[in-house]
Amino acid sequence: MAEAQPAIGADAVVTLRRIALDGGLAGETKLSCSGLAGDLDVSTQTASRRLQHLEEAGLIERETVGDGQWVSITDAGERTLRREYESYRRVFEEPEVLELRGAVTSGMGEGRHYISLSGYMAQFRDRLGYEPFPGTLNLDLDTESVRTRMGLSGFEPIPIDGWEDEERTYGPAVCYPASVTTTDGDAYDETHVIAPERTHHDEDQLELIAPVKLRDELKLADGNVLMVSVEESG
Amino acid sequence: MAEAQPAIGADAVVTLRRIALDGGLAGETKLSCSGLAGDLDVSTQTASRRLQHLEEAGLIERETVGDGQWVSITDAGERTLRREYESYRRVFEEPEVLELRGAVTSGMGEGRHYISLSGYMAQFRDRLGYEPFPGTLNLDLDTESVRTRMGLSGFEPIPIDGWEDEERTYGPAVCYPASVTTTDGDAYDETHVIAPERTHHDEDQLELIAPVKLRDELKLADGNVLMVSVEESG
DNA sequence: ATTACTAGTTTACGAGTAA
DNA sequence: TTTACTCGTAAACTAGTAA
Repeated sequence: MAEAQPAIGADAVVTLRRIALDGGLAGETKLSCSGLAGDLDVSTQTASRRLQHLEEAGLIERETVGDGQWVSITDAGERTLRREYESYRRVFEEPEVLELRGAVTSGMGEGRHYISLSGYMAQFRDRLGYEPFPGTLNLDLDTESVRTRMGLSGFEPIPIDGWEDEERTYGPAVCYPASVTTTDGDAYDETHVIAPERTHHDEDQLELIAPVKLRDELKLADGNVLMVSVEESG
Repeated sequence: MAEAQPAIGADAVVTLRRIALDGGLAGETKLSCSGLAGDLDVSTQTASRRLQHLEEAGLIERETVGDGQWVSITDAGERTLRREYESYRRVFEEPEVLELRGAVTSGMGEGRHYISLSGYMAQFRDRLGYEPFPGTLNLDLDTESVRTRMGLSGFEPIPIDGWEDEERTYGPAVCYPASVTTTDGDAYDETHVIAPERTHHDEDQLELIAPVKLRDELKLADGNVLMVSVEESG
């Protein structure tokens, strides 16, 4: 689940990248199997087969002509390449946005109680700009995201102060602006990650609040995978 | 020749990237074959074998312990990943440096004559800051670099004016600061790409000038591959 | 729980060739 | 010259098992 839906082999992606480097992203580019084969260091037969497979997978479109073929990369192909690129970016670059991935889970329903407390709700209205739906959407982060999440410590949080009433004290919390996207491409942008101020930041659970009930808004069921893009606030 | 020396398969690189995402670049990271297998969507046996191959190729170091193994990525492994990353950067990002690759060729020796003409030489001294060795180092660019080279049109060149004497006119030229690196890792930084001002910019030949004879300085022979990093001047 | 070996199967490959 | 087929081989995979 951590690796995005490949459905195609690594060799196919390498071939696709090669086409992109030859100009297949900008539009059609003229290729020959032998030239491609030379670049990829494989036989012309393999180059031919690779192109066929990419076409069958809907990652390229092409038109063969007498002395070669015109190849262009489809939107799906570009998305495939961009996923690869983002993956390497995560390896080498310090991100200004953190991309987390997790599966919707029922959580323990305790979020609803705390969110709706007036001591918190007033701060949400002031500092987040909306009154959140009285409940949190909980995600089970995958192992990579648990690690990525640690990068949150480098972000400037929106503080939510703790307070106390006659019976007990309520601890401070932090929020980070975020947007979420489903695997179907549906998105909701005005959400916040919320977490206790003092957390080990090694959690595999992520809690989200939003002005609407995300579970209904995005038609989510337990187990649905959600991408969460956490931005630097400010 | 266009694709860098892989020597390892695309699947191996994907596995290496997965280890990097799990923290194998920063230092040792704790892995298990089953966890890795889940991330890569392959069997645990394949994960085990992939790790063996990466170790044999010198791209990772590891120590197996009772409940898994500690894996770290070697310098060679990091270089491999960075090459992949740069490759995707070339696909998606507008580069501020152009990376060209070509093989040393004898050229036609006409460079020597023009370079040493006083009308040009004075401008080199003023605008490049040195008196170039009276000759050019000529490279045969590979097909990818021929395309990349077109990006030079987006760069601000150092202009070299044309002039005329009693016999004929000498055309204007443009220079771009560059540094060169051999496949052995030897480098020379104070060089310039030089080209006629009016060029089709679709050339497969690249001419370099430098204060020294690069062919001797870098112990170059015809056919040796040279990386040329062309920077935005200014 | 691990890692990794052996065995059997599937997949990918290059050579040769046709269109 | 191209692209892409068939065919025999080589490589990579999964399943089962041992340590």
